[in-house]
Amino acid sequence: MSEEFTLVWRRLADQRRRQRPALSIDQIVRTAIQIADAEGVQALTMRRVATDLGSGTTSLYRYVTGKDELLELMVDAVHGELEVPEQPSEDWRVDLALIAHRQRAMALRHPWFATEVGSRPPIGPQALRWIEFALTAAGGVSRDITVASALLGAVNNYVLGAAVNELSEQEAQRRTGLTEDQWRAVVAPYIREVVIESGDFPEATRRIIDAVDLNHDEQFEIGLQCLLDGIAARVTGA
Amino acid sequence: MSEEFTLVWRRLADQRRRQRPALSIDQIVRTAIQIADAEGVQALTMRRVATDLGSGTTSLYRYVTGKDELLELMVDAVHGELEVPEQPSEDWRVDLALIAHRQRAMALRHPWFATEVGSRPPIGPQALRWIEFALTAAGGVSRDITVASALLGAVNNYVLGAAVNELSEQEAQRRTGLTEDQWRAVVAPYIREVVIESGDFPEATRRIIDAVDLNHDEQFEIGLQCLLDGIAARVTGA
DNA sequence: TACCTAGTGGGTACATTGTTCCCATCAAGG
DNA sequence: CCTTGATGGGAACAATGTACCCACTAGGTA
Repeated sequence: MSEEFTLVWRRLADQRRRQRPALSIDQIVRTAIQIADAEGVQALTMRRVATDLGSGTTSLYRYVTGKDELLELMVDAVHGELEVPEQPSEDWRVDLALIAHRQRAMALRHPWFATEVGSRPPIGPQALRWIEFALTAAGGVSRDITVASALLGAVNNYVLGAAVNELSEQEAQRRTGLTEDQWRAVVAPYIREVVIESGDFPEATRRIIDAVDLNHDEQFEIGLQCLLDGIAARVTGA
Repeated sequence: MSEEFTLVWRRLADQRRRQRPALSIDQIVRTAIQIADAEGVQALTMRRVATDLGSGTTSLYRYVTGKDELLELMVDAVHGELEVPEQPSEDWRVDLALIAHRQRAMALRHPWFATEVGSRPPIGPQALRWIEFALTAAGGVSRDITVASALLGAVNNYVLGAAVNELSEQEAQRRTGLTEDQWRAVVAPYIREVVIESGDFPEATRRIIDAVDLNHDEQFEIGLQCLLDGIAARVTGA
């Protein structure tokens, strides 16, 4: 693999037209995304994709070199859902918030995305399209592209981490095959005993008992506003 | 699985003493972590763990219900590396920074952690130990535990996302079996042609050509300080 | 028109994995 | 000494990714 390795995106470009193709890469990627969204990456098998497309399993290998490449294409494809405004507003803060919210929504729509992007740097055409817009928006923060890029990266980090954390419980349920109720019925007593009743974790106990339970949206918004505040301070200050 | 499902942590507790056990859960988990650290999760197979331990493959199932549970134990085990100070300092900002840095260092030491935690909420004993400290430190930010917890969560999001993003390139190399040099030799020309020479992505081009290349540490620090600034503003303001 | 060639679909088969089943072994208690 | 239950681990199976191979077909060529 190390010798003749080429990026998918290269091969997509000089893809000669095929004679009466029965499938298309787009179709395959779309089907794969549907499966992974609905049933988790663990349910994403080549046979399954083929079955859903009504084709033979190994026919897929005419379009995609393997499952790995399929996942790479999926990661880029969902970037295509990120709608890019014609131009950034005049308020960088509004723009960065919009970027954060759209990225988060996308990551939550595709629960496999946040983990899969962890080994697939998004450099496909759709990702580039989005990055270009994000950098344009970040240009409103600072004319210094180094600063702008670093701060955009910070927002990106926050959004991705928030998605990973938010999804972890849901994905744990999927992995174990438990419903949300069953999950709670297993975890709650454990937490009560080990955390609360043991007395070993007073702060965690306080957190569980006294804290208002913010939903994920509120929680996300608080952190995001903090980060944007910090960015604002750094920019106006310098 | 849905009927007789119990958390690992339960079973760890009422683990009856075994007669002349040849292995131990700790030993198995440690070995698994070593393999995953050195060669990636893809190299982590039950047979491999057994081989490294000089035992039969299926003997592992006397200690662990399956690979999934092993990964759960691994995720908790690495939390054990997070050294907890006897008590938080008087400066919450120092404490949160320390938390962020230690968590990041741990995530980078174990490249599989950030993605695996995405489907395994850390509720094991080692994770609880760390969370307790983190909440104590966050108590310095605000007496309101709801606020403190939300802001700590923001830091946590940022750190995790930073790790995922930072590791993505390295993990891509591992997945493709390319060295760092080979990887660059493949990606660089692609970026040059598609991003720079195409003229389609002026901001991205500016980013690549004009921006000073910050290393990951610097990049992390900038975002972290922004976030802490934002937290500080929110707390003193309110 | 007849034929050739390269691209295409897809079945078969194999290696690798997680995991279940089963049996031999062995420590400890009666 | 014998019984019992726990333990190590081999054999075997199901699921999966994928290489290999063959049949078929469209479109150009003689």
